[in-house]
Amino acid sequence: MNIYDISQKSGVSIATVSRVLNNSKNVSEKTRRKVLAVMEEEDYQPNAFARGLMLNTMQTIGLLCSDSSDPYLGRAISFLEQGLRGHSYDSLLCCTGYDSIQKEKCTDMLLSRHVDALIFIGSNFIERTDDKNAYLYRAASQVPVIILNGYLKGTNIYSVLCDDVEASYSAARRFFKSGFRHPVFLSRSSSFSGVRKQTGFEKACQEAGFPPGPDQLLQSSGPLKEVCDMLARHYQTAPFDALLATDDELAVGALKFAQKAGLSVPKDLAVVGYNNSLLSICCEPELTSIDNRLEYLCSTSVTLLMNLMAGKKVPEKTEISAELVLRSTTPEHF
Amino acid sequence: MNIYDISQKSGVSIATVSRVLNNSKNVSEKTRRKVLAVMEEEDYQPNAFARGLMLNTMQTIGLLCSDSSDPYLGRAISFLEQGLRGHSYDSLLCCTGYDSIQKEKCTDMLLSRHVDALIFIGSNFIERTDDKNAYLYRAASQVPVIILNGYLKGTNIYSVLCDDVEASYSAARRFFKSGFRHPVFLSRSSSFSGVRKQTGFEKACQEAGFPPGPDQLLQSSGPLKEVCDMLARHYQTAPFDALLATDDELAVGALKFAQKAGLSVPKDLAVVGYNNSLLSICCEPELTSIDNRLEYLCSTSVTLLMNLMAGKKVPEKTEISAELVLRSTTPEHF
DNA sequence: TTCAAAAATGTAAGTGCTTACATTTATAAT
DNA sequence: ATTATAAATGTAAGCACTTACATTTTTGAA
Repeated sequence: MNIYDISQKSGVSIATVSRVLNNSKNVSEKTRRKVLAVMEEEDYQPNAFARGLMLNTMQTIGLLCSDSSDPYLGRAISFLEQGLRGHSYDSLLCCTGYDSIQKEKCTDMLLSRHVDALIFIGSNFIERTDDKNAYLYRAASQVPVIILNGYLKGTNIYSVLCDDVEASYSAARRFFKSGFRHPVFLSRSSSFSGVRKQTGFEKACQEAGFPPGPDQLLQSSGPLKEVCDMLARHYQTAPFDALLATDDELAVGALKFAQKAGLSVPKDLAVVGYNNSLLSICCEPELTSIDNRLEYLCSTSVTLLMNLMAGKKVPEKTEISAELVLRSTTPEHF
Repeated sequence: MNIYDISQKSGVSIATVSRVLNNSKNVSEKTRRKVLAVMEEEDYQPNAFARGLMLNTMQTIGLLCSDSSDPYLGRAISFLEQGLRGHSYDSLLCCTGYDSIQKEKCTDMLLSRHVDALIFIGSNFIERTDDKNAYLYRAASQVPVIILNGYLKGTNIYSVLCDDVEASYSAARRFFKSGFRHPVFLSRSSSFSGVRKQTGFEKACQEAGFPPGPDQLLQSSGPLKEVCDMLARHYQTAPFDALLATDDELAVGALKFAQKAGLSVPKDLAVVGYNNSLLSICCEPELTSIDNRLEYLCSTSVTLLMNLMAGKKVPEKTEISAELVLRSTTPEHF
């Protein structure tokens, strides 16, 4: 069943059918109704390929994330996908993994499908060396590019991110205000957002007169047990009394460590997580966590993209402030 | 840059270029290399639309899930997406939400894009009344349909699911073997897989001589706190000593309840969760959980789909056995 | 060397749609 | 009634590919 069949059955030319399909105004109300009726009757669906071939668009946005099994990214996908559909855009998803070759391949795949724009979800699409980001620049030369939680300078690249520097800074400051003197920063690896979080942490330490050395900047990306063990080893040589983690899972690792070491939380060890995920209310004690307002981040991205594609001018960088959600791993009046 | 340009630059006809593009065998090695070289040089990407128009396929599988922010579904998406890409299929994702109209709309959208097959992720795509499943039958009349974690009889519908009946049965039996006499079953709502899990649970109770009444079959779909409160209320009137939950989050709710009620886990209350998710090792004590081997479920689905599309005969229903992962919420020798 | 069969290549007709341009029909001002 | 103008419709040429069929070239046995 194609446009020609419809035109036959409704006794008009295919051009008129096409016009009805595209809500063109040069169609009389009478014929429009007639054609629409035939379409309804025949359960006609226009061929998306033929359409895309002419219009060079298929109302599709390419979504890239490293791994949707990361709950944070899974949530982002859901928010974005629903938001886009609200504007009648569909989304083509790629879980690239963490390999930079795959990131590039997926980008090319999406571009070869003529997506109308690309949204890179997560800071780990930004590599530290700028030449490795060539694929992002290349993509941006073809379609608008949005980076969620990462900032990259470049034409046609737009960033929507959480003010992680400020959020970490503020959390670390509270440590000092509450009397903790030996806070540590625990991150997974130095990703773009990891670095920003660290910057805020360091700034607060500096201001409080405790400039952080390497002993205060810990890393572990392994499973929970490994995080736990690493902290235990570290605690032997350089004890700490507060910990800011770059995600809730790491923070839970710290909680596990505290329990094994017999430390009382938050008295002996205050812990602040990041993302305010489901984990933060499932662990024991419940975790104080920085909420970077993912849903708002996503809806902002969608709005920005729509404006962008409508030809409006939009800011290159949109920063959103986070929110600290207090629970039981920080003192009463934190 | 199109196929015509390439044919010009390499001094052959567009048919030959197309043959190279499609790995047709009737091309001499010499010309193939020449054409490939030109393509490389010009950074040529074939137009996916034109291709789809002719071939009526775009090497794309439609993926539907109710919500990728559910970690379980997020993981499934990731596994499937990667698996499919391994066979050079891309995936078009729809997070439908839980509304049945949206499920249908998304299905139609994917079909109008001529996806080569559909994978419905999760049992909640199967409604209890069969007429509400019409959209699934309709989809199956156009492309192969795979349902993950759900079974629906119908031509061109293939199911890949975990043997939840057996898994729940086995877990509940262990309760009795370990001396628990008042187990309860906690589920979110009576979804397809929820019902199966319940069936297994009931069977074990029956066999042990404790046929379960409504007091043993609890439901709560709200947030953690609500689950916790519901259990507390229930415990007043009908105390229980073991609990099987249909997912880890619910199980964590039970743990929270136990803690508040001063019950010792697993002595006073044994708890078994489902999905063996990250939660199960983050909570305290760590959760014994049924692992339904999602990764295997997904890879099986992908293989099945590839065989199916290659014209091979595949079973209508593939059942995979689950695995109980023992941790600290069940007795030593469970 | 010849010639039939096989392999390589080319020609041209689709695929289902959009749209510039041409043509017909309706509208309304003279 | 007669036009000029606007609105509605139709015609046909793309869009970037694939592929059946036709043609040319290569291969190797007689």
